[in-house]
Amino acid sequence: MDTGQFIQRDETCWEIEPKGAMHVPAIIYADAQLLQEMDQKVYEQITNVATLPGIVQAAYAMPDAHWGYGFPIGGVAAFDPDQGGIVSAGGVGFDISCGVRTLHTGLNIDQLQPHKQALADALYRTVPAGVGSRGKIHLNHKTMHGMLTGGARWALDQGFGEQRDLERIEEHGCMAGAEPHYVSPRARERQQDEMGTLGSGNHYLEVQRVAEIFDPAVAKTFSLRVGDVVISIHCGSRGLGHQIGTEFLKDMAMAAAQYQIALPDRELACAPLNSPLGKQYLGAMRAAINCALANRQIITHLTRQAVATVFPGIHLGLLYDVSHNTCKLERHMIDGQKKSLFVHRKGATRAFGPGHPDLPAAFKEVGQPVLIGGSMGTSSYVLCGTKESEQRAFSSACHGAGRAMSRTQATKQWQGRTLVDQLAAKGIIIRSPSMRGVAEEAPLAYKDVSAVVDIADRAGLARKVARLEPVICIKG
DNA sequence: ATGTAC
Repeated sequence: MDTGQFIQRDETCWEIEPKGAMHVPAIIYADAQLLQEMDQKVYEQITNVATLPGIVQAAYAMPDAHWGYGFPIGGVAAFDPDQGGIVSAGGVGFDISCGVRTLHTGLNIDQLQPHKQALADALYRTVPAGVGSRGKIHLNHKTMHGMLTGGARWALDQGFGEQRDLERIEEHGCMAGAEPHYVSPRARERQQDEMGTLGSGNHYLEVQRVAEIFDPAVAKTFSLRVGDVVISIHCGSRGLGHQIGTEFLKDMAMAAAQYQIALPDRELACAPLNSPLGKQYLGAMRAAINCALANRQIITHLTRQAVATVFPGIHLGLLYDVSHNTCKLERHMIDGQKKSLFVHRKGATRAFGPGHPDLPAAFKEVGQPVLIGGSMGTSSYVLCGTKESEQRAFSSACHGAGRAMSRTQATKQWQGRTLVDQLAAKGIIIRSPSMRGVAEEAPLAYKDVSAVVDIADRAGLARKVARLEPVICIKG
C-alpha cells in the first residue's frame, strides 16, 4: 500500500488519524518496505475496527498483518465495557486460542543429528496431523465438560503431563469464566475425537535448534543456549473453536441491528460486552481457550512419548505456552487511569512486560516469553515482553511471518513434493499427510519473518532473545 | 483456520 496515506510518527509507527466514523486513530507498526508490501485491505480493515463502539486508544496492526475476516490477522483492539464496548467473534478469529508452546529437550543438536530420521518417524506416527485428524481420546458428555472448564489442568488430571507444566502456561493452563452450556452440541460433536491432534493449515510440530542468541541474559533465564534442541507446537481449538466462531458470527450479524451498531463491514459483526449475546460468546470462547490449552497439553504428552522412544529417559520441560487468537479482560492504563478492557488479539501474541502480576515467578524480572512461529522451513523467534509495549499496543506483538499471498495462489506457484525435496537438501525434514497443504505453506508465500520480528523489536512491542532454525517439521 | 460449502 501507499505509505503516503499515513502520518509517520516514528521509525516503525504509521498512523491514520480519525476520520469519518473512526473513534480513535489506526496504527500500523512496520517499516516502509513491509508497509508497501502490505495489502491495502489491512488499511481498510484496521480503520473499520476503529469505528466500533467503545474502542479505546487506537486500533493496531502488527508488522505481520494481512487480510482476515473482518479484523486483519495481526490486529489488536481493546474495548471498554463501560463505554458501550463490544466483543467480536471475527476479532478473535475462527481458530480460537490458536497458539504456540515451546519445550526444552536438554539435547544438543549434535546428539540429535544421528537420530533425526528416527525422531521424525516417531513424532509423525504419534501426533495425528491433517484435516479432520482424530486422536485416541474420545470425549463423552462428562469429560467434554471437564475439558471445556479445566483446559490443560483437566488434561493433567487425565494423565497428560506434569504438574509443573501448568505454571508455564498462560492462565496457568486454565481459563476462568468458561461457560460450556454456550458451546453447541455441534461444536462438541466435532471435537469428540479431535483432542491431541494438530489439524492443518499453518499448524505444525517442529523440532528446532537454537541458532542465534540476541540477549544472553534473558536467554539464560529462558534456558536457551546456541545448539540447544527445542520443540515447538503450533495449533489451536480445532473443530470446536471453528464451530463456535461460525455460529456466533452468524448470531452477531443478525443482532447488530437490534443493538443499533452500524457496521462498515458485515464481517465486523459484534455484540456489546454487556449484552446477553456478548456474554454468551465470551463464555463459549473461554471454553474454546480451554480446549486449545488441553489440546496443546495432550500433544505435549504425545511428544514426550515419541521422543522417549528415541531418547529414553530425557525430560521435556515447558518454556512457555502463549495464545495469539483471544479476547482477554485485562487492566491497562488509559489517559492516566487503570481500566478493565477487553483486548482482542487476532494473530497477535500477548507480550506482558517485566513485573506483570500474571507472569510466573521465573519470568517476573525479564518479561513474558513471546513465541513467534516462522513459516515452514524458516526461522522462528523467542522474544520477551517489554514495559513500553503496554503503551504501544496493550502489551502485544506479532505472531508469525504473516501470509504474503493466498493459499490458492501458493498452490499455483509451488508443488508440495518439490518443496519437501528442496528443504530436505537443506537438512530440514518435512512430514505431512498433505502435499497440497505443504504447497500452501511454501516459505515464499509468507513475509520475511526476520524483517517482521525486527520491527516488533525496534517498535518496542517485544525484544528479540533467540532465533530458532527448523530441523524436523510435522506439518498438518 | 475448517468434516476447505449450506
